Amino acid sequence: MPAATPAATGNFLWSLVEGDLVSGKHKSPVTRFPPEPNGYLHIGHAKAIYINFGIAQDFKGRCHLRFDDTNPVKEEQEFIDSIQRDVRWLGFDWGTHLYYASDYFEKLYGWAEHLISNGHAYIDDQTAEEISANRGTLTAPGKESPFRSRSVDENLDLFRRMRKGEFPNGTCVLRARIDMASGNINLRDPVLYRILHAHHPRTGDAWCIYPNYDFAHGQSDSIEHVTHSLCSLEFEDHKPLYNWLLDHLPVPSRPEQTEFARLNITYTILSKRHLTQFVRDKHVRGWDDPRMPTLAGLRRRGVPAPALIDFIKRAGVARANSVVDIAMFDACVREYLNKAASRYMGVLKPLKVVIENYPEVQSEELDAVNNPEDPSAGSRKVPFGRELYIEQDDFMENPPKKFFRLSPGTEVRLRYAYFITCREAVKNAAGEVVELRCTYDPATKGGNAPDGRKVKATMHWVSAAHAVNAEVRIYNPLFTRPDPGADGDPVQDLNPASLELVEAKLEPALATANVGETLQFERLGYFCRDADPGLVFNRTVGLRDTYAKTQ
RNA sequence: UGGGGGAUCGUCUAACGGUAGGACCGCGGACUCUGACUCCGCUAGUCUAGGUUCGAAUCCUAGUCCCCCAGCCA
Repeated sequence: MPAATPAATGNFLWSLVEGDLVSGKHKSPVTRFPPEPNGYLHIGHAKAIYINFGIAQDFKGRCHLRFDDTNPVKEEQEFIDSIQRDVRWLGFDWGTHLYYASDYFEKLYGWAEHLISNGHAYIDDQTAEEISANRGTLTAPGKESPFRSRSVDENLDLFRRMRKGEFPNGTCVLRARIDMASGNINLRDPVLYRILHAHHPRTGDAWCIYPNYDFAHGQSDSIEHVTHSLCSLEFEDHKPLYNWLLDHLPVPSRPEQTEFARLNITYTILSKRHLTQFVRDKHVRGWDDPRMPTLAGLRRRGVPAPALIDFIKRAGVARANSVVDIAMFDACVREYLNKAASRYMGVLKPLKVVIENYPEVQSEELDAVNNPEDPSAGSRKVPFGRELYIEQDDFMENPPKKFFRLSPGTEVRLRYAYFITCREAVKNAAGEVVELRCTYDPATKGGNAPDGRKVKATMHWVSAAHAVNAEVRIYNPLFTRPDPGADGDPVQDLNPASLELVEAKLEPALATANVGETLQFERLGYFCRDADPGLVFNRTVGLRDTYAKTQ
């Protein structure tokens, strides 16, 4: 009996593991996260990571990080490195349990000979096209290979010569001898080994034959004594083969595969093939482009790992295919950041304001609260002067009924500063408002009127003389529709306005912001300093804006 | 009339024969030196048709719709 099992989380995988512990089937769970190092991890992987590492954590077991590196033509060291970085960033730790399927190549090779020796596998000389043609269709059975009944000795000899490198790519393959008429196509004599004269990131040129997924995965699980092999739904049809191999090999343990639905999100593509394409064809600026759903991209955008995990939890784990609204993700990010992020003021679309009754040469420093949600965050000084910038959207010459902000003759509060009243809007030749002439009430210093009068709006601002310039990158959804690719190629659904660059004016404290720390620009959203040279901020997510919605 | 899965508010998800609940979205309202946050309220669901049962989202039968599989990818 396990000492203590955590409260049920309400999803079937946790219940499954808990049940196996309670029944005594296992003493503690062993799971694994098994990415192929052929790309960067994305938010879909975060779900698999959360499930596998989360179960290990909650039930006091362990989770292995295992690279499923059985296809050298697609895999690179860069991806091996980035995957480890990203899993750590999410807050998980595999301890000493870092493994590679390639660690088991010798063992797997031996098991392949074992299968051959028992008549359960054979070398097929058919071409890839012939194998495909003879596999049959979804409704028609396949045809047995003419090489299917070779002798054990001949098969063994051929397999050893495959390993020695006597044959070029594609000459022949090792196949399991199962059932060419099976309704499950994975059981129609699946290919187990293929010839690949390719350099492997870890084993180099030691091998020229490589096991495929099916021949590597279950056995690797068994070698590592994995108890629960949790994978996504599309592997469901592989389970009979997974079990067949465990049945026919002298494996050290008996792992059990269970499948869950992978994560889908509106306005998002989570197919490695397409993500690779976006990077390769420069539709984005790299794997860590903040518009990408990669963990590297989300991190660079300023999304905190705990918010990401929270989202994964809220989206839930089930066996039904679903598409989660990206709004739920945004909500998780905002909820976390509202508590955690320090507040600053920055103006994205500056409109000059001159306080006519404020002395030309004067300036002063005003106290501003760093985080109203967190008193321990303290306060800072913000410089104020005669010339300021406010947001263009905060002024309207002819305001509609519910517009609370600045317009000719109205009074508003500049946050932490003074009440100001707009006296005049100065226009250029084109008739555009380029400057506001205002007056301030010195008695309202700090933001409150001694006479108790109220204003309907409080606006952010920066002092023109003290402002620092910054490039702010505003990210919009990468796609124009919630189901990109539904009509074919997702490239045609790419949002041409997914990146907006603005030259912003920021309060001076922001000049020394830390790269990677997400901050709030009051009334605008959350922003994170980029590592690019100069002062560059990425918008993580905007604040909710119920006023904009009424427009 | 190949095999394997799945259907619960608009979207995710809970319920394990006993009051269909939560979150997100949306819509109201209160509060507010962020039109943010917070708080309160509202809207809204068991794929269909039968059956078993005192009682069905849950069990049975028959349908319907959706997803996955025909790589020497994973």
